[in-house]
Amino acid sequence: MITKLRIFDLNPEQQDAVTCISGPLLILAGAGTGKTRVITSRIAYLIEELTPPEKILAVTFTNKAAREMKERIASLVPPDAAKAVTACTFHSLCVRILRSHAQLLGYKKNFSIFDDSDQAGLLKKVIARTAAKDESLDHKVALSLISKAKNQGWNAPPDQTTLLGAVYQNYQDELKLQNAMDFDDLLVQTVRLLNEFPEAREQWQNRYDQIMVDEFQDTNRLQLELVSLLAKGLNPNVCVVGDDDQSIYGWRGAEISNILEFEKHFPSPSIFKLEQNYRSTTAILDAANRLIRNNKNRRGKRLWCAGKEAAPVQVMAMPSDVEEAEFVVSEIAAQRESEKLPWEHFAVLFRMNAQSRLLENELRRLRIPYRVVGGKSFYDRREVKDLLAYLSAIMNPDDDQALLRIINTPPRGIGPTSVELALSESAASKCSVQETLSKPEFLSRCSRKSAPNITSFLESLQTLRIQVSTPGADLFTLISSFLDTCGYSEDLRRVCKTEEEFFNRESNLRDMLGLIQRYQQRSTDGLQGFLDEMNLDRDRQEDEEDSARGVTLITLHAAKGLEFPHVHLIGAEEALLPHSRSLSEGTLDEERRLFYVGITRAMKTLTITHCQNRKKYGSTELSLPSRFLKEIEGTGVVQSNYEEIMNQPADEDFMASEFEKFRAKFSS
DNA sequence: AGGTGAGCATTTTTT
DNA sequence: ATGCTCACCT
Repeated sequence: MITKLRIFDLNPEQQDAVTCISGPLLILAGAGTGKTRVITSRIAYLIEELTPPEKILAVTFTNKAAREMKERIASLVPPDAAKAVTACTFHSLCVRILRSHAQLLGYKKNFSIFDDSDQAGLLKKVIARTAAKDESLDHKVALSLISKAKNQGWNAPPDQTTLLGAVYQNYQDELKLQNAMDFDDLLVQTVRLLNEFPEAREQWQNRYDQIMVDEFQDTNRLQLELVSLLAKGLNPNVCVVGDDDQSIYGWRGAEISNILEFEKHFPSPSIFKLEQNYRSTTAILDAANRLIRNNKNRRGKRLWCAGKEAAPVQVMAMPSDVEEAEFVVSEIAAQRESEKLPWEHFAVLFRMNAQSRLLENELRRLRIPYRVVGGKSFYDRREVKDLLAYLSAIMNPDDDQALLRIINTPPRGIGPTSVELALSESAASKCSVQETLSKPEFLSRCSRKSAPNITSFLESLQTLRIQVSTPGADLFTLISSFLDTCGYSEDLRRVCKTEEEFFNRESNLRDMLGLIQRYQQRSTDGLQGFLDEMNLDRDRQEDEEDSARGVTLITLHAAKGLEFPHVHLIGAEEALLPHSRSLSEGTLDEERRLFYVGITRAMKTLTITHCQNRKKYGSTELSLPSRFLKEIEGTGVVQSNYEEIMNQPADEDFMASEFEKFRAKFSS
């Protein structure tokens, strides 16, 4: 009954989408049209229409989206029903599937998951081993090629005679030897499992009656295939939600054709368009509509909103990037002062991370709080990685990468000579490094000095392994005392240059242990479960904290899905937006969509700036206004020039006078 | 084992 | 301008 009331709140198109519950369904949800609301309402509706909640699967891309979805479902349906719904990311869905059937693929079910740096480390090693003297291969290039190949669905290298092919093959073999998968493997192997093993496929097809996919325009080939494999019958209940106009991840494998040609993959679907926007003003939406209609391949949508009185979109020409930063920051300061707004209402959007620098300087100068979204992650910090490596080496003795990371951290007299020997022996005997190290024949072969060190190192790992595996063990205490006794904490202090650095790193470790403790309280999956979550959900902390307050500085990509009352979009110049690289790569449409995403983030006001001069890689270069600025021209968009405004008498233009005041106020 | 300097590239990012 | 990698040096 609760749901019936909620459905009454939806607009007619939303209602149509929510109540269409059988057969393939494509919901084209424009920016700010209440997409999440439709998805969650639909889940509530399904439950009300007697779909068992455990038969509902909702897949997202990010953990954040999955979490938000769970929360919103919980607010619509009874707690036990909400809990029974599966709302997770593609990758965590794959981990679930793989943990249940890994043996079929020749992996043990406690396989470990390699993150980017594990992957890079292994690949470097493999390249060094595989390449002949006169050959070389950049590991980053290899990484992206291998990833691309995997996402094309190639299980094995197409051509092993090339260096890349050989590296791919060896890399894959080595992963398997280490009982590990990289992020791409999670998808590749799941698809392989479901393709090759009918009983596994049937089991998982029967697991869900209703499948929903969020941000469908971002799915790649494999993700589409996974959805197809999980879909049951000829007329499967697959509901995908997305917006072709917001497809901005083509460069990392997203196939916009998945949504453009949805009918090809799921015949005769119901299709609904959500075009009523609840976020922005008419001026902003008109600009966005004018821009995006220049793209050829699209479903076609026109955003509109129930007439709100609208401030025009400002397009401002700036002499250089320095003034741009000054102007943007002082305008934000002025606006928040005159309208008494919190800093959180403001965001500055840009194409490249490097552009945040000048803004940060300016914000710091004026003591304005800000946060930069997408900096270095907590989990990239060395001490955090070390701790995770210790835990992984304990839980998965086959994880060579983890073991190698911590084998001599802190220094315990196991040098590169011993490691090298262990590596070659383990490769020869096809067993893990940890196992190799424990073999008497190995110990007798390595140096007299390191042998006892190795033995005692393995023993200490073994002791901790037994301790943490004891049901009800207090992981927090066990692990922190382990770090002390093995000398890690001491080493950390030694390595740090300043007391402050040590304090930071140590508190990172404490935070990490705190996470373990909290995990233990809410889950029964033990340390293995914790490691899975860490590997798949590295940003949990930052999301949870969300305490960072202030003006948001964010890239256009990272801004997708967010909204801010007042947005400044900076650097709307040729070669930057569209990026020069995209011109040579022929991805102008995607740049246009990126601009579109930026525009549609704004709720009340939007100011777009472009500079004549911009400092790039050291030297100043002349820039032209972005071609997209021509495309948004029309009613509700006003162009102005910073220098002209500044030269006008104060009463001529309200903006200019206000701006001057605040400029004077803040620069004194 | 660890530190230093030359050389080099430099869009966007999740899991 | 800057930061990162790799090679070479102490």
